[in-house]
Amino acid sequence: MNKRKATTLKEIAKKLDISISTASRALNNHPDISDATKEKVQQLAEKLHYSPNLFAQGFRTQRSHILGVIVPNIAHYFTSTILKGILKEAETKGYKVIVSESNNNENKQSEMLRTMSQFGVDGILLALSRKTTSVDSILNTLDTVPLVLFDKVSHKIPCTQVVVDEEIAAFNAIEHLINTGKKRIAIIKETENSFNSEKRFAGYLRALKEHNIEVDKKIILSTEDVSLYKGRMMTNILLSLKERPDAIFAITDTAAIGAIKALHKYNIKIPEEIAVVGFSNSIHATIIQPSLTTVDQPGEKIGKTAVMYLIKEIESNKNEITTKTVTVKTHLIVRDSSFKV
Amino acid sequence: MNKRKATTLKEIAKKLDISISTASRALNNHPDISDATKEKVQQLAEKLHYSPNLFAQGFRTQRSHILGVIVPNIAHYFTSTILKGILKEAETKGYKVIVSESNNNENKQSEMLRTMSQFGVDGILLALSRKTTSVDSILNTLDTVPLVLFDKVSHKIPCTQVVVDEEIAAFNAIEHLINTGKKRIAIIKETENSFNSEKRFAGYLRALKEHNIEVDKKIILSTEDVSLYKGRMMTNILLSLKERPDAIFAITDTAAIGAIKALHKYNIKIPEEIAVVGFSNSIHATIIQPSLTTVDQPGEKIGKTAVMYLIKEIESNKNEITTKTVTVKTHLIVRDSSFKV
DNA sequence: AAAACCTATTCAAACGTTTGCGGGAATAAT
DNA sequence: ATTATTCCCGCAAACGTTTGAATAGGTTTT
Repeated sequence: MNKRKATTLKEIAKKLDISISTASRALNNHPDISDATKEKVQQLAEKLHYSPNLFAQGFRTQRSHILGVIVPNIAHYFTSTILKGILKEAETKGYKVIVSESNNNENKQSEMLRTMSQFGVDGILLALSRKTTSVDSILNTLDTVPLVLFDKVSHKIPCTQVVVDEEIAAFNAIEHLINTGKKRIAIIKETENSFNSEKRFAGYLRALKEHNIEVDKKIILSTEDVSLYKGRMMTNILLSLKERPDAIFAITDTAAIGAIKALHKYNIKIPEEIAVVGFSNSIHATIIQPSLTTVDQPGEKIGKTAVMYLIKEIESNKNEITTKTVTVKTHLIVRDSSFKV
Repeated sequence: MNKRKATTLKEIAKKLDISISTASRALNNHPDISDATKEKVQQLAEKLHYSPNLFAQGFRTQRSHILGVIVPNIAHYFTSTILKGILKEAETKGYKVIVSESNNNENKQSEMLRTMSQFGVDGILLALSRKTTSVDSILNTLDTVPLVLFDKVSHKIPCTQVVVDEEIAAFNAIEHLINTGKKRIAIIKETENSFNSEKRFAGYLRALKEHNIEVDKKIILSTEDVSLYKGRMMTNILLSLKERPDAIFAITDTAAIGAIKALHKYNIKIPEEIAVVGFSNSIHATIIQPSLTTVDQPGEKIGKTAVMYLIKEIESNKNEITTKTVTVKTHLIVRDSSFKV
């Protein structure tokens, strides 16, 4: 690599026998510059493949045109879908995106927030790591650089948050089960302080209430991590009950798939005996047999809107923190695990 | 956000009544500086949460400590696994990573290479977009900035490349099938100029040859995109043959799953009647029934080694292009679709 | 004809860091 | 005592860009 040095403003200025400042202003379309010289400069710049030295520019303006993204796990399908949306929108708005994984480690998350802000990103997009207990570091970076939360959020942090209509989604899912004649609907959820899980649980409760179905705590199961394995274990528990449920709503697709596997083992007919509904519309949903009814979350849209709000906040350089929750709509995808045609 | 300005070298220097340059050198552990002052400076820097202005630094040194990554599709599981490795290794080496998606669009890929190099990344990691025909733009950026290819590579580009032992992996997969008694092994592969597919095909051929099995072109099927749908279609074709195969090797897990679905439809016993082997060890492999025998590609390791080589190239600022192919080992994971215990 | 006002341009400073060079003080060699 | 050497440190330039202020020339207003 011969690192042929890039053309600079100075060279352009010299060739056209004008000052560096006019060259700069001409390229930035400054009103003070005559159309004639603007034309000249822009043409020469084009010809010499001029592109501003991003460091000099960023150094001068303190704007990097870089967005930082921190997610718990990049290999999670839904997350990568969001990332897709983020990348796309950022690109069209002229921003680059640097991404980091917190691996659900709160300390690492704090560390990353710090290094990103001192790195000079213009804004940060953050999906909270599981069990983020101390929001101090986040509040800290919040008064250094604009930040918007998405997917995994917390109302303890005053900033704009982009989420999915978890409660309504869960409500619709449960109502769908009720409409297919199910009356005893179990739920596999996360333990307490998962924002998403609690919202979905609320939707579950509301649906039961509106349809006058009494809640039975025996079929409300909680677990630390809603994995495939835990999905199996939980349904094993459900199957051991005297009164088995006739449907299972798992807070997560992987848990739902675990449930299906457990039901398979006991040769229980899905959905006739027990229906299963998941949440996320993961890629597995159509792989598993029977195909899984689940809630589709528009990942790309989430990413896109998160970027939109972040950039809006960046470019209106008001120093006030806007705290606003944007909700993106989901929709239920009915497949064989809950209703066969 | 009050944008409380960061502490600068000047402030540290003033407080300690030394010059800016000594402060700088003290922090960079320059031999000219006495241990005493180094100590002083570093302590104060720590106390004031000093962190160098990355722009000024990058501006001065023309080093950004940013790596650029371009992949066809970030939501592809294997890709995101590689990314994981990249992020991890880059972080430990003190680099940030900006990522872009080419969406398998060659023009976009070129565009991204250009903007990344003019953006000032220190190096680029690239997984070629499908059907990259013109390598000109790549050769162009290659003499501006160090570049290493991974996963989707091309020998037309003189640079270090990190790949998987595709040929051996395929060979082992086929040999495994032969060892289980299969004699008529079909392959579902990609059409021509996919580097990966051709390598795997070569392994297939070699395995047959070494075991004195004649190749039958009727059971060698090619397709443009090895999707689930195409996997189904191809196996439908295979099932319509007078002489059906007794095993199917699909170049890709998704196609293998398509094959399994097709076999299910015709109630063909897997693996007794027809065995199936895939490639990639996607997350689906254990979801599908029967679980899929497949080749595990160590994504994280690929990402990690790619970063290692790239950084090595960056930091030894020899201006020569090193062209070297690093091969990462895979291993076959035998599951129910090829061999039941 | 002087004053006021545009218009198009240039000057020069500034952003924070790194680094070649020079120099003073202390120590060692002659 | 003089010279050479070593050890620390400061000076000042430089990187490329943006931008407030100044300026020159030209036009309009009084």
